[in-house]
Amino acid sequence: MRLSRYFLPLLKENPKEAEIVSHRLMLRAGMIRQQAAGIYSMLPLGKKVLDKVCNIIREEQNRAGAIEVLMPTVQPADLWIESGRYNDYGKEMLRIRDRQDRAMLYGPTNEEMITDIFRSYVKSYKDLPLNLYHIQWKFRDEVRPRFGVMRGREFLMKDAYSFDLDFDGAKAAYNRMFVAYLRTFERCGLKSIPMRADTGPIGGDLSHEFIVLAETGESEVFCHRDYLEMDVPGADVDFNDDAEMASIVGKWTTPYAATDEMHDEAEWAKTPEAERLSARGIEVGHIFHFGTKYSEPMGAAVTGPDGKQHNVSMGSYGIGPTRLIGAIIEASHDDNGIIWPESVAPFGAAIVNMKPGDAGCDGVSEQVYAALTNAGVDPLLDDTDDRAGAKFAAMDLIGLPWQVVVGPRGVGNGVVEVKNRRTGERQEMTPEAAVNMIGRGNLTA
RNA sequence: CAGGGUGUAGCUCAGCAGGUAGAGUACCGCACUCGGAAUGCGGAAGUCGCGAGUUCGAGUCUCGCCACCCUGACCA
Repeated sequence: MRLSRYFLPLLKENPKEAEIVSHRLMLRAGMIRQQAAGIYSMLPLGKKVLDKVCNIIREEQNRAGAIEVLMPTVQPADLWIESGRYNDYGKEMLRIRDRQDRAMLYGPTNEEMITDIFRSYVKSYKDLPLNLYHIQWKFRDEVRPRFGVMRGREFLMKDAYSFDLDFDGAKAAYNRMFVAYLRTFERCGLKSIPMRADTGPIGGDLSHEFIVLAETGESEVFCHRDYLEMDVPGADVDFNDDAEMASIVGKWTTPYAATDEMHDEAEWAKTPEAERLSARGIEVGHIFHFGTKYSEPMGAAVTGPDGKQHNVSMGSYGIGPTRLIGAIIEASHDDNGIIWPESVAPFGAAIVNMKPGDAGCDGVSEQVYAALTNAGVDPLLDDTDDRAGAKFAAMDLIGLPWQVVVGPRGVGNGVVEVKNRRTGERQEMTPEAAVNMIGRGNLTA
């Protein structure tokens, strides 16, 4: 992409409504535009990051055996009346009447609808386990939206729903999602820590929040330092191996970890003082087993091997991709702007042509641009005639992992300057070497 | 939802002894060809959130409404 033909509305000054870093930087980097309290448009740069995040989520859900569907944003109230939540949900639910005066709603979540889909088709235990997910916009009319996309009213959410014959099956399904989440957040460049979450009236221990550590986090968290060094399962992990899944989950749930709501001073005291880490965190995912809470009232049952009807045992697994973007920025930025992990960077590299119109600079810029494009890096070429300072500041702000600076000085000597956004390190090399280095993606950004 | 605050140019803000609106920046044009957001000159740009009221006259005072932000209780 050529910057001169792109749509990247950068803001030089901080919009006053934005308090926290991620909100400020997303506005300044031209990623989002607020349309109403808690409701945002995704501008091109934001959309690119969102797509990358969603693809990582999608790949890991698929790897773990979940199957993608897409349910609508607008739902009929009937299903919710059936589950009993139509009245319970309160003002957070955006209720709508259509032209026939039918009661509709903008979905805040999809348990009812997915249960309806399931019960309509699945009748046998042989079709289990089943895990269906979608990535769709949700609306919750929050009393107080804030922090930009971190706490919007309309937000994108990946929610998966598992269906199993019994608790053991549901637990295995839960474990698969648990491991998928570890991998997902790792791939987004985040250090996530699963923490026991409140299971409410359901009880049990099958509910975890995945928390990303960030100084600006919304909640206070307490955990063992060991989490910082734990290995995340590789891509070769076998999701069909229930024992292996259980063992990974076991490893990741043994050391102490809790948010302030679940914090237990007595348990915490058992962790040696030096091993304790108390910090702030951002919840980026939540997995939850809820058994027959919906399958029972809605009649989602299958015939078991015993020939009897069994209400399926369910769980739901959420990740907020829009919120995740905010969390990534909170966890990865400096005074000059965003520092994208390579996996979610909107463009793989910036090429800064210091002197558009100069035959030498134009030639080298185009050459590097073509080569990086061929290498699959998806570069952004700054071919505008802004002043140098403005160009550098803009590129630092949008935080692409690499900047290839093509200036008349270097071009005369047959070199370009490559800057690593994260480390700030700059080195001169030939254009070919630069393309090689970035194209191979062998430098950890 | 309770408490507090703010709405003036795209953005950040000034103007408040009531007299009909200003700066920086961004934008457009010309010159400048420039290595860290501050090159010069010129230009365009505002129903002063909306509606009433007081007044000869309201961005400025009064009342009502709306929007947005912050603090708290609640959530991916």
